[in-house]
Amino acid sequence: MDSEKRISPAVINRLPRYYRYLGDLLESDITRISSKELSAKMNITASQIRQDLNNFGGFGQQGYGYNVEYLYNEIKKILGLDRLYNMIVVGGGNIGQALVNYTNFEKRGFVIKAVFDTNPRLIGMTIRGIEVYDVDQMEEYIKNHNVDVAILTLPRSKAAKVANDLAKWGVKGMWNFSHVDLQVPDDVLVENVHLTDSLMTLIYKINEMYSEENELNQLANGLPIKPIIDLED
Amino acid sequence: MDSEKRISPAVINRLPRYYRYLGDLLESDITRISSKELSAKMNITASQIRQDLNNFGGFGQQGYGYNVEYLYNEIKKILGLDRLYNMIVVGGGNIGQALVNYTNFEKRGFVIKAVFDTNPRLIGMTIRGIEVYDVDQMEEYIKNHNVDVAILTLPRSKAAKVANDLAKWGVKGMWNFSHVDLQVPDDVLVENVHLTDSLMTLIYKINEMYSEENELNQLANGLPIKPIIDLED
DNA sequence: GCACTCCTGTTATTTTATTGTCAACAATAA
DNA sequence: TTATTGTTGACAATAAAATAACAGGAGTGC
Repeated sequence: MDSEKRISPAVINRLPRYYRYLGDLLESDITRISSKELSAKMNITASQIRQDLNNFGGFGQQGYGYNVEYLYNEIKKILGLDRLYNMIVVGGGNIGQALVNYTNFEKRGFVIKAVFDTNPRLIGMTIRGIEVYDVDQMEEYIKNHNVDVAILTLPRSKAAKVANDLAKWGVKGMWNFSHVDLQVPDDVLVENVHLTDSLMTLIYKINEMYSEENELNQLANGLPIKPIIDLED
Repeated sequence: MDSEKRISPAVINRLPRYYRYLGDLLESDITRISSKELSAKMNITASQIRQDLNNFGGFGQQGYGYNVEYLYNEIKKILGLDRLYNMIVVGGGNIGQALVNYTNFEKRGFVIKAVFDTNPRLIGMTIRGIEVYDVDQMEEYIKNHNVDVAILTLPRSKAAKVANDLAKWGVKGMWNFSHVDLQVPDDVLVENVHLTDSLMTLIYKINEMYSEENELNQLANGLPIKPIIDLED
């Protein structure tokens, strides 16, 4: 008896955005909001807002709308943001350091406890008070501390092995900034932040919008030309 | 006569991933690959691969598959990666600096030309040889240089105004790391990297997977309880 | 060169996601 | 009170995306 119907990934990905907008409303001392008003602010349909929220329960009231503070706190609970999470950074390079220095995570309950690297010049240093350890100490650290999430900010070449080790040692969440898709057991969750991919997508869209000339050429030349493939194998 | 049928966003978002995998194959000296083989590597269906690629033209050959180098270069062209792009970083804080120091972008043709900040201690310095200017100089800089993309790594509070200015001065692409959704004209493209949202999504998924206890509680308590709303307004 | 297999491009089907509609009921105004 | 308006939650209708099916050209082995 699988209790609850599965929530679609599309909805889950929108949740943090609802949470953000509700937080903004709360700061503006707005106590209630209708799906229609929110839809105008967020540029999505009111219908979708109601349907998204109804996946988790009926948080609104007919004729009233949604109470901002109540809904904010409900989404907070849904996202699991009502407790602290311990994180470690694996890879103390540029991005790893930047994330350690980015104090906003801590405000949300995401606490970076340690950094691991192989570079002897980094090991033993502290970044914003957080110590950098040798990766060789990682297994012991994880076994003695509760690590909820590992932030992977290391080179492509090393990411796969590290992810594998982390999974073996019991880390259940990986926030992956390495430019590879990690292969981990089913019970380990990976969220990718592929910066280069994101930038390429932007570039594609820019070119798509500003390419009337090219389109004319393409029309003139007719349909795409079949590839001439070098059959040497 | 709007020449070509629009490509769905889902497909566009997958393109960089295809590009990455083909690049890997190329490095491994693999000259040909079938949609079936690629589907096994990428964990998507062969059918989807064929359909995705066919949005842009028939790159394969029956009985042969796809020529890796040819397809790689075609996707490179589709993504517009066959030329250089000039970028500026607006906001020289942690993340801004990390992105400037991340040399991999340059290898792909994304060149950071300048950094802008308001902090007097940063202005005049160079990061990896790239100068940090006062934001007051930004308008002039943009008018005298070709800036394809602005990377926004500044606080929430300042992002909206800066994005507005950039759009006014003719920047057509914004890679937005600020934790707000920017409101820009239709001809300006924005790609968001909302790190906190991404992390929250990961946390949700971890909790979803590891919450059998909670599910039992929820079953015991029956359906969600209607909100008690404070009607004071 | 012929039979047989491989594998694409394309069309059909299924699944998932989004949007539109409306009955029911709360809030508000008369 | 009573009428009118606003708004949800449920569900129906579309639209979009993913998957499957398949016809037929190209490669392969004999």
